[in-house]
Amino acid sequence: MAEYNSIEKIRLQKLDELRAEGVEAYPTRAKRTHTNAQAIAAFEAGEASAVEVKATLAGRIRSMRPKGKLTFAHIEDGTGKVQLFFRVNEVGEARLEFFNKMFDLGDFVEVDGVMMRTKAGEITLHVHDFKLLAKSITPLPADKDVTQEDGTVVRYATLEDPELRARQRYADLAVNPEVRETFRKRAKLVKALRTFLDDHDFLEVETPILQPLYGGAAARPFTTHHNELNQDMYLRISFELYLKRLLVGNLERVYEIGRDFRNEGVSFKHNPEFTQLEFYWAYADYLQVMELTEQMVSYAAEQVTGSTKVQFGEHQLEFKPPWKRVEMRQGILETSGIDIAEHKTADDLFKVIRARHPNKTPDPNFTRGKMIDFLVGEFLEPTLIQPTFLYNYPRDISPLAKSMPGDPLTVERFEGYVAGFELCNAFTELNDPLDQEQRFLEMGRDYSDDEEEKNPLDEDYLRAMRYGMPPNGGFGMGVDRLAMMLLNKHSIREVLLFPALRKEE
RNA sequence: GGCUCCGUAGCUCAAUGGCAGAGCAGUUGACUCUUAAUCAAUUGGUUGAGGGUUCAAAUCCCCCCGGAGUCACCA
Repeated sequence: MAEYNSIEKIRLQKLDELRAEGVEAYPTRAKRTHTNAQAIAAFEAGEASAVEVKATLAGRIRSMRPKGKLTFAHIEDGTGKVQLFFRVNEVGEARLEFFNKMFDLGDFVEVDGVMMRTKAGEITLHVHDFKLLAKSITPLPADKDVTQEDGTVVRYATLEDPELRARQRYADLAVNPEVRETFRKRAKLVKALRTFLDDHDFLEVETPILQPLYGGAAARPFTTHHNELNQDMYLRISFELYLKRLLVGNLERVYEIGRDFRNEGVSFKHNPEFTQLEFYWAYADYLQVMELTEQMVSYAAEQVTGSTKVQFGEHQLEFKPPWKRVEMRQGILETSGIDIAEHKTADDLFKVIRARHPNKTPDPNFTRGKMIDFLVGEFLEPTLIQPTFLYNYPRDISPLAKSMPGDPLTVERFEGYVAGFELCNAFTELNDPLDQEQRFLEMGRDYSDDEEEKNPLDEDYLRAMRYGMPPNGGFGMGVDRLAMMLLNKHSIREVLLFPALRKEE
């Protein structure tokens, strides 16, 4: 049972009074002839020729200024705010008093009248009749917008607490219009990615979220149980193995945009469920994927922000192709002074890192690949601000990527980095079933004592590969992270409507 | 999970051991072009929960809950 505060108690009392007077507080239907934006546009269009614009508007009351026998108010709908002007001349004294007393900030109303311009110059609906559409019990966080003379809007005391904003996103959206704008732009981003891939003949598919076996990434899964089948199931950690099965089935270009689930830490760039985009492209290699990637991301940037140049914090990012390309060995050499090609075992690599950088030493138990990854993270990654492809990765941390011809320790893989953190990951996909089986077994050996990194052997996937898989390039990208970059948000929570939070007590 | 910081009225914030306050919102009244309307009066608190120290705790200590930052983790 809810406990009500003093404001809520008063509003519940008003609700009783309304019902006693026979007023329906939550009528079933509303009618409106214009959105707020349409009404303003219609008035502006007809203003010079003095065309009368009648309009029925609907929206939430955001401000009220009763002034004796006049009342000014603003309502807000999905398109913005419009001022309302009530006079006793039209609505009568009793109805005006009824409005002033019984209507509150946050209530939804339907208002009927004629568009006009006030003496102060604001386009306003001159109200002739009004009706309650939905009574608000809980007060929205108080806020006031003041438009300065130079046109800038100053916001006074609105909802700012990041916990409340995320937990009660409905209230955040209701009072912070820029938050609504963020999520409109996020939708534009996802749509742009779809349009781009559709236009490049990729087929959008949907693969299982609930899987008997997880794979395609190194992450701890969420586990659940199917009662009737009496078996444990996992929420997917990637789409990779299912999408590549489709290449075996002669679907040559496939993609999926959907949710991945990883049972790991939560941070400004990690949420336990996040939106992933993956595509697989038969007869292409990682270099072609690189070119498609820079085109796709720059297209998305342009659709969302209107430009390929995007401000992110203190950096202006330029997404226009071609992006900078850094070969991993070269990049590590330049930033750390270590040539990984001269150190072919994990032990060798550990010793040279310890000798050159005694303050930045990796775990001595790391594999060679993880040592290299450590060097990237410590030295190279922070330097990759402008969109950059880092390419040619160590084989042992890339069990699904194809080796470079003539270099068994290195695979044809790249990651896209922007603003110092990882945006996407792609490679020329391994399509040799025997090599793949060997890699799975090696992963099992290398990480046998590490529950989190164990890659379960997917026999069905190997069976699919044995039918024959065309050579192909594959790609994966965190859509939330791209949204952060394009929208200049520095926490993943700002681009998720309902980020993961602990249960409220 | 480690460390640091935060939690006070519906919202934004004061009060640092000595009577829990302000602005906005709310309530009552005045006001026929206001827009942070104005003016007058006024309501609202288990200071996140529990325990302790003290004559006295929002303030100091312990523990729990929630959050933020940071590190670890995250091919």
